[in-house]
Amino acid sequence: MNKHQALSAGKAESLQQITDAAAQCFMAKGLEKATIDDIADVLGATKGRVYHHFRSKNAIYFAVHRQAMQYCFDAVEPVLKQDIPADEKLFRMAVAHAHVMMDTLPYQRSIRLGVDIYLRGPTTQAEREVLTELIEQRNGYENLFRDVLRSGKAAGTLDVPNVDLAGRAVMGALNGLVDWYRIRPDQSAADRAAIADGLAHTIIYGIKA
Amino acid sequence: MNKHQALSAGKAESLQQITDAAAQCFMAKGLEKATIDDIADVLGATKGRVYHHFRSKNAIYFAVHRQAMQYCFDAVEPVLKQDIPADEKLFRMAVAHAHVMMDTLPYQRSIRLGVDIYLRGPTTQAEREVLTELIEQRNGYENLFRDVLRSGKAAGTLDVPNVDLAGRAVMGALNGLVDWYRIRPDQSAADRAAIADGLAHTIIYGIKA
DNA sequence: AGACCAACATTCCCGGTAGTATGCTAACCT
DNA sequence: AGGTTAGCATACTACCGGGAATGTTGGTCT
Repeated sequence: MNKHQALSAGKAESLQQITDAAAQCFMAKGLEKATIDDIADVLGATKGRVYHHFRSKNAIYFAVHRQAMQYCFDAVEPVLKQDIPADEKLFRMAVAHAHVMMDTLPYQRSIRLGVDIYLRGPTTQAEREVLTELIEQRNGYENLFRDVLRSGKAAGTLDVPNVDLAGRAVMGALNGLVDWYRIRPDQSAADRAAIADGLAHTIIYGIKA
Repeated sequence: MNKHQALSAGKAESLQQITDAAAQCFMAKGLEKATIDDIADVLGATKGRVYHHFRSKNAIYFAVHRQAMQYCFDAVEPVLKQDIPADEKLFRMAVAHAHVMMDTLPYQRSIRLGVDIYLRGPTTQAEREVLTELIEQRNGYENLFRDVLRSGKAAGTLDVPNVDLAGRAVMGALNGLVDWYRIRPDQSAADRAAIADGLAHTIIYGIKA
């Protein structure tokens, strides 16, 4: 057993509390307007705690980004391993992705706020490397969808003239969730399932009668 | 003829130059990281010129936002007036919207950067009112699409169980353009047309074989 | 031709924020 | 038991950007 972790939460847990709070603040105020003090306030703590665990504000954002991607992978990869036709697989992946968007909303919104902003800023060399790592991670994730599109095209179950473009459309429709979805106390798991299924259906089958 | 406008560009033109530069900076650096000096630099001028025309940075953003919405309305409304079936109308509206996204990219990207950020900030009462006006403008625009979805549903040419959800999916797939589309010097009008048509086709007809 | 004003440029100030340096305390080790 | 260190809090600094005050210039009107 490590130090200081009998009563006081443990290191990994404390870290996640910080990223949770950060994701919340980023969603509420945007990347720049959210201050370290804001994050600390949510925790009922001060900057000291935050800077004890993270070198810089960018480092916090990177941690949030990485965690957000991890949530996505964890949700979609089980579907990938299923031995089902590509069209059905894509449908289930879309549903799973939509659920993750809603379940981890603060994290997923945070993703959209940064990325390209940090391409220009006076980021250090180390930060730039981490950033490219995050971009590659995201490309890898979207490639999971493109691969399924390709195999469905090859099998003849999917009609995809342009895989890249179709992939963009699919991801766009799904990721758009974080722009308009709002967490409401009166909504049930069934409501979220209806949203996820409805979105996936619209994407796969279109809206033409 | 007004003053000072024989050789030196004219007021309206000077205004548009500023919003153009602002949209460029917002796209490149984000809303907060883009400074007034950045905007002035793009113009080859100084803050004086900018602050002569705009009260605050927010005012600039509002002007950019309004102009961006205007571009959208101008592109889509002609299609709305056409006397064609709802499914075909929606297709053409989607194509028109996609073209506007690409043609006025800096403006459209700027839209995504702000909105909710300014919901919390220490904006004045006047600014808050302008903001709600912009939001209503955007809702009105998206309602154009929802209306067509509804009439297509009524006519039986569109299969839309949930109009709101389908509208979200359509707008999400189209607006996603501003996240991944990059202006390249070697791309022709035909390339952009292929993107617009391909996106619209995917949305209306889906990807199921 | 001289007053006048729009359209800028220059200069300065002040609030706010990322980051740092240091202080404090309670757990663990030996 | 006292030294050590993790895990914070407190106090402080340096800097940067928004916005305002003020200066400058060139065209216009009478």
